[in-house]
Amino acid sequence: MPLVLYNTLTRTKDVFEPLVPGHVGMYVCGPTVYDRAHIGNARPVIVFDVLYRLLKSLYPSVRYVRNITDVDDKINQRAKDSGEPISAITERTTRMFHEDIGALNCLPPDVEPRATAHITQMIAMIERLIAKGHAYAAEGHVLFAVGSMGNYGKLSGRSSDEMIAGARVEVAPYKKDAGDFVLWKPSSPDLPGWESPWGRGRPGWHIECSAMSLEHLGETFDIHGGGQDLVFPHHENEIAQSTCANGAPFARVWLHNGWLMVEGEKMSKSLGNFFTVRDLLDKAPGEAIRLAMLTTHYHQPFDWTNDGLKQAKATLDRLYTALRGVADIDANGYDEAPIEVLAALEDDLNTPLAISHLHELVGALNKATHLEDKARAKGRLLASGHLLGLLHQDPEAWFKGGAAGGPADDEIDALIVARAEARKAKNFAESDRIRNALLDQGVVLEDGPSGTSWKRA
RNA sequence: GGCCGGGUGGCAGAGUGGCUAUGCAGCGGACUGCAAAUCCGCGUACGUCGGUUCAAUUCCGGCCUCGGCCUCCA
Repeated sequence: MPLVLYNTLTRTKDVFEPLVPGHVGMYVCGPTVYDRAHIGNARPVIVFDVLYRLLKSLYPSVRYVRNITDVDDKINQRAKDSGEPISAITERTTRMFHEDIGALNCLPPDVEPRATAHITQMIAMIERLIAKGHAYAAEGHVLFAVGSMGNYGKLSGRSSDEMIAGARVEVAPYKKDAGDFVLWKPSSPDLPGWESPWGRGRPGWHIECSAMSLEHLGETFDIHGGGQDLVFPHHENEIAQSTCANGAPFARVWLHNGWLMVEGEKMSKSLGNFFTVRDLLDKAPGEAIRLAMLTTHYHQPFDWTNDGLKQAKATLDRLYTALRGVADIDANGYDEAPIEVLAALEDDLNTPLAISHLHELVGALNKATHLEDKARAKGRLLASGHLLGLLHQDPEAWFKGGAAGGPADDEIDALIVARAEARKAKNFAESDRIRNALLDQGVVLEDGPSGTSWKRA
């Protein structure tokens, strides 16, 4: 099965072929580090992590670049409000981002470039744009001239006329065209700035991704991803900058994940439905958050609900229950994901369909009676989970790690021994008393053929 | 206003021109001291009105409806 991806540029599902056989380059827009990642920030990170895992399983060499935007007016504003130095804010927020994303079992990218480390490359690119007549300096600013580019607006499917007609903000007087956007702008002494041919200033938003993708992936590369809201203006402008500066095609395939809603409404601070990843990690395992996100196709809007999170947790309980039962069975030699799981992911990253196959695989595992069948089913389930970034934990850790508090592990084990004696003596009143007492403390006992196991609810 | 994407069984959520996923919830059964877990069985749903077709939830058109974007929000 060939890998097929929905390309925003062509508006169709296209068969994916790397530019250089066997090598894939992918750039995904990363966070602006001024605050904790919220749940909406997590979606593209998780989605493209699954794509990264899939690509790694299909091609010998994958280079995944995800930037850190550490120069931005929101960061400046935050520093002004709090009095904290900018570098302290960006470093701390970057660290927290890594922690949160790590808890969602996302692999680190191969390269994580920071915007402030690529100012030289940005300035060089802006100079090339001016030299080629695609940009002009005005009042300390440098602007990209959209009129100089023939097919500006192709990605987002809009014409220059439409954009000018739709402009609802006051057009800065130094702009030749209402659609022109900033490549470089002047900085006052209290703001971050770098010396440039146009005076001390700082980059516009879009130029960093053009400069960093060029530096780490070259002029033309395979995949560029991000949230759907970035299609316009961010990605449109990246295309304009890069193709005009480099004189070469830019990203070949554009992927965009859909917006995130919360309980059917747009997430916003004013509605009180705004969550950070950290907030959720305090009440649910990262793996459940990850699974919940993957139950909807990446291209669709995703509705984050408490119920969905509970279901994801229940699904993982079911999967880990099966794995716990075969913990001592060696699945070596069965480390390939079944064809149907691979086929689902290769069809434009159909994670909901892949997850449905996970359910079928766990059913097969539960029904298997022969050792060989169990080993095969276990291996296939684990390999499938690995592609999705799931089922990486030890089942015991999944069940016993749970919420803090409650009785200690050895306390529980002692009570299980006492209960076993009561059951042996047919003293079921006592055995049920012990089980209910533990249940009240959030510990669930399950009697099986090989003894009693427990988990934290 | 312009552009774009949706409307699937109680819920979540894939998919397909005829064979109608998957999970949760529900019902019945097996197993169990009782539970839990697990297994077996049970649900013909695709916004609306037309069209094309031997056959449409799936293709085409109108309508209703929900959501997103339209200069820096992932």
